[in-house]
Amino acid sequence: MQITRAGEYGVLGLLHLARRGPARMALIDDISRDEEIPKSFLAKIFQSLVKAGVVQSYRGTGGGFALTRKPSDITVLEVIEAIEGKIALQRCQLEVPDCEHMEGCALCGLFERAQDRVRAVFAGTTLADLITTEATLPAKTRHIRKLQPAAFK
Amino acid sequence: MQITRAGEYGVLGLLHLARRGPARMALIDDISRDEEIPKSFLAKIFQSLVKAGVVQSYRGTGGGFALTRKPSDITVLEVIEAIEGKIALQRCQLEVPDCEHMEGCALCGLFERAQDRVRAVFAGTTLADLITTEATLPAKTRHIRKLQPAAFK
DNA sequence: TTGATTTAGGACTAAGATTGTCCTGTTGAT
DNA sequence: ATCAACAGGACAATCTTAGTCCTAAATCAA
Repeated sequence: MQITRAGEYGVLGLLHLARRGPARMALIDDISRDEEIPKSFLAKIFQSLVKAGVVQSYRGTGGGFALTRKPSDITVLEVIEAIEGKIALQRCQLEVPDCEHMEGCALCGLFERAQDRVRAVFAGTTLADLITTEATLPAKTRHIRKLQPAAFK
Repeated sequence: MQITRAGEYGVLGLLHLARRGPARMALIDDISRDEEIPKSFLAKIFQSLVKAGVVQSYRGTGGGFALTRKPSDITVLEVIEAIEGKIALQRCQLEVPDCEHMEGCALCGLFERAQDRVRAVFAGTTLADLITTEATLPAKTRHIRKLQPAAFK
């Protein structure tokens, strides 16, 4: 399963929240504008993140979304799998395997090993890690367009 | 990019050829029957493998396909990428990158690392390796349904 | 040389996934 | 009550996957 835009947008949205510092809220509207992600699509994605317990939502005036944990406690794997379901490099590896072959076949085993590597990379990277990396990149090449998103009103 | 059936079928088809031993030919018809792969789809897949130089085709009566190299010299990466194009875990990593962000962003870098791991796993596994692994699996769980494909006529 | 066999290649199609949009709730603050 | 903001479902456009089908080209054999 390829990492889709949904997963990518989810990570970008959370990075936006993480950059705001602890317990700061952001509106879907603001995140969507600053990160250039279609608003209604991002709203849908954040629903998954709320269900997964990565962010908490607050409705009504003064509401928005906030991280439930420190950025250093949120892995990219968790975020992506909350949005896309378990990463599966091939149909053998789906939660409900779609494979005519018996378990344990040589090719399925290979796919499994490759997939484990991918998951390990994502499991070993937190939102905080990404932010640290960003800081070491030349400004023009950063993923983030606005380092100072509009202040919480 | 997820490994599609085309890639999977390609590897299975080549494994079939590899199991026949050196310089033994097989017809699309036979491979397709023995491996339970739709014939016209497999034919299309093998066209890519011919172009990539992994197999050679012979037309006419007594024709078919044969490997151009030893199974131990053909990696799974080569096969899959011949069929599907370069493995790209995300649109940032496509041959023609489809990504609004500048090069070198933290998230794209992460995707690249994950992708490199996948490619390394596939690059480190040859058709011969898969056949060796098969032999260590209990017979009922093998990918292969017929260890003795119809003899070359 | 005629015909049977086998791959080559392009056009086409059905089904499913992705990437959204839109509308109607529901919740909370003032 | 009313406004602000998220929740959730239905819907739709586009793209990808997973094929099919048909005609052509190459090869061999009678």
